[in-house]
Amino acid sequence: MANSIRDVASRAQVAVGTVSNFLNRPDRVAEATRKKIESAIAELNFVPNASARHLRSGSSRTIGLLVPDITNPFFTEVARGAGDTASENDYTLLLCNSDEDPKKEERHLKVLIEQRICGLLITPSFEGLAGVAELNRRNIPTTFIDRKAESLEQSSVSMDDFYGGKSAVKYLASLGHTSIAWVNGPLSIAQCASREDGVMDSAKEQNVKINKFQVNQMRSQNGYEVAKNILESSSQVTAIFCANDLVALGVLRALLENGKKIPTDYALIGYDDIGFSASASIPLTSIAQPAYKLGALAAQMIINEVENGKKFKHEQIVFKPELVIRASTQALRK
Amino acid sequence: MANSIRDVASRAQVAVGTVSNFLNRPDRVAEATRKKIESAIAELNFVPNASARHLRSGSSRTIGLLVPDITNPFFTEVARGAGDTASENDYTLLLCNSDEDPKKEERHLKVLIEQRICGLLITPSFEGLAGVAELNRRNIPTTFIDRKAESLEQSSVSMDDFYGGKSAVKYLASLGHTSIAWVNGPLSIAQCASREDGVMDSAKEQNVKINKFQVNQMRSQNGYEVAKNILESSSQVTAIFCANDLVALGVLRALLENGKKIPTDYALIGYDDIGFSASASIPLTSIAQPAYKLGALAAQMIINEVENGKKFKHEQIVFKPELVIRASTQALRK
DNA sequence: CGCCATGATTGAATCGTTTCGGTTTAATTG
DNA sequence: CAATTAAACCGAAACGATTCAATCATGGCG
Repeated sequence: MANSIRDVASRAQVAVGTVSNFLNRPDRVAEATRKKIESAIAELNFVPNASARHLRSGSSRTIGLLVPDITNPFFTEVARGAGDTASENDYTLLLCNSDEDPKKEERHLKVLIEQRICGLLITPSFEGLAGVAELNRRNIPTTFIDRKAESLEQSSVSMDDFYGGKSAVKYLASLGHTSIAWVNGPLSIAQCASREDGVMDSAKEQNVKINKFQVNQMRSQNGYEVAKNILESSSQVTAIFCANDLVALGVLRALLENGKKIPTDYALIGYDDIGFSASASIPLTSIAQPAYKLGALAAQMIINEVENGKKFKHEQIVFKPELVIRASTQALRK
Repeated sequence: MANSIRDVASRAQVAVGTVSNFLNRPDRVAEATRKKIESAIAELNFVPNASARHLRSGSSRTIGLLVPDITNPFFTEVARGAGDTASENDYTLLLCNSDEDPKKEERHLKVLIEQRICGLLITPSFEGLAGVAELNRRNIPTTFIDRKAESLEQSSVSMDDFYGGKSAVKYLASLGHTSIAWVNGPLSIAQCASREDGVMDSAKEQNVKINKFQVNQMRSQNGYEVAKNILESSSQVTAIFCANDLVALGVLRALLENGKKIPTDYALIGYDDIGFSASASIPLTSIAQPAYKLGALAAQMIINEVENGKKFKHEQIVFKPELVIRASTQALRK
């Protein structure tokens, strides 16, 4: 049932080496033999064994993708982009989800090394750098996604979070808002920290007041809970900017439950522009990040690096996020 | 850099076979040699090569999971469940997303065969059965997810869609609704067909009237669009039941935009109970499906089948979905 | 017609493991 | 103390592909 290249060779009456050539450098085999081999393969239903291939050739054509939370639509899109690109280039994508658990991350990294992946795509968490060092020691090319590499020896595809934070506040200011609630995640997450820097920078420029709120995890439920604090806070906030859409959706629900009107009572902005934001009960204004493109480009870059070896030039690509205006924001009525 | 079992052996002063035993049947090697090997492995930073392992042993410890739409939170959860279970049992999960495109599905199946997966988890689409037949011919165990296997030679883990459709209508009837809009996806999808059967069956029992609506794809946008038809239809529908949550969320948005109140003007029920439903602006009543469990159990079953070979008994497991009541439904006010 | 260059084909060696029959060592027994 | 047995260990062969030096055909050219 499991046919080998040898079976094909003997059926087509050629040497195994020729079959291998047919598979890998078809131009080197003559038309006639090509035909013979083709039909032998078809008759035997032969499919090459990737493991044997990899073992002998030394290159695995498998790239690993390690994400912290596959449940977050942002990463789902990243994975889709990376998967499609890998597939188009005849690479296999091995998707691992660490659920933000360092133990799981460790285990996945081990598996990826066992599989001898030729490259790794990873969104490093704060603690996740130990495992990456291990990969480095083994000379496995690694590309960061959504986090800028600090070394020039390392590629990354990330977003300009400072710019994103800044442009949201700038936009709100242009609508006339002067007191804004800023709901951020843990500052230990690089993205959160940068967005906050952008927020504060713009606040100074535009002369608006920022009320900071914190959330431990960036999920909907956390937004729902923190909304109470915003409502109870004495300040007369007129706009709310959340560090991601999940949190914003949670805030939105809490506000509506409390009889608030969006965007009249509060303007609301999220971040990521996940699919659900456009179809929320009140479509959410958001800072869009091209997640699919991030994944696709990162995959393309790691493939280039794998294939071009030493002469590959590492790049740190930074995209600018884009403000997408929807129904959850409008000019402040005096 | 890439150390082999041979390097370990020579450094620990033992034979390669002994190192292999250490790796696979540690009980067979004496305490003293075990220690030597352990430290050799640590010093060399040795990690076994999965490809070589697989090639020689013949069994790959890789299971494939082919889903039609990884963007749908239902499948994301399935994948998470399957991935965790695989991981716990030292299997590797190869996740493939076909985006409901037969071409992509075909290509993924090819890759999975090249990888010589030891088992496949799949949610077969209407057309996707050709590829599965190919897997069968190669004696690769296959387990269906969210679709009952028609053959007793095949395992499956699925949901009782008839029951789900039925219980939603029954519940709405108990609230006093007698005219219900039923928004279904394509009947060519088995799940949709069964749910509709359940709906109609219950309608007859409870003596309520069903207005059928159709949607081509089961995404939020489609729900948003079909809502207009519901509003324009002459009948005095008081409740709306959608074949999945994404569609229901789209309907919800359209209704709110048109000034309708939920649940007073319309009661609304979805299906799947994805995470976003609980945190929608108006939390959605839904028919919950244990997606994570589905994936986890399917993975466990295929692992059992792989490991127990012939003496494995195929099972068709069917879960009953569960009604989860939230704010989007309430008793009809006369 | 012989010589060469070129292109096509061959097949043995190899990748890093597991497997398994054979050998060594140590302990037990009569 | 020789014989027996069991536990550890050894190491060559094999898994299915790729590689590459060597060989074979073919045709062009002087």
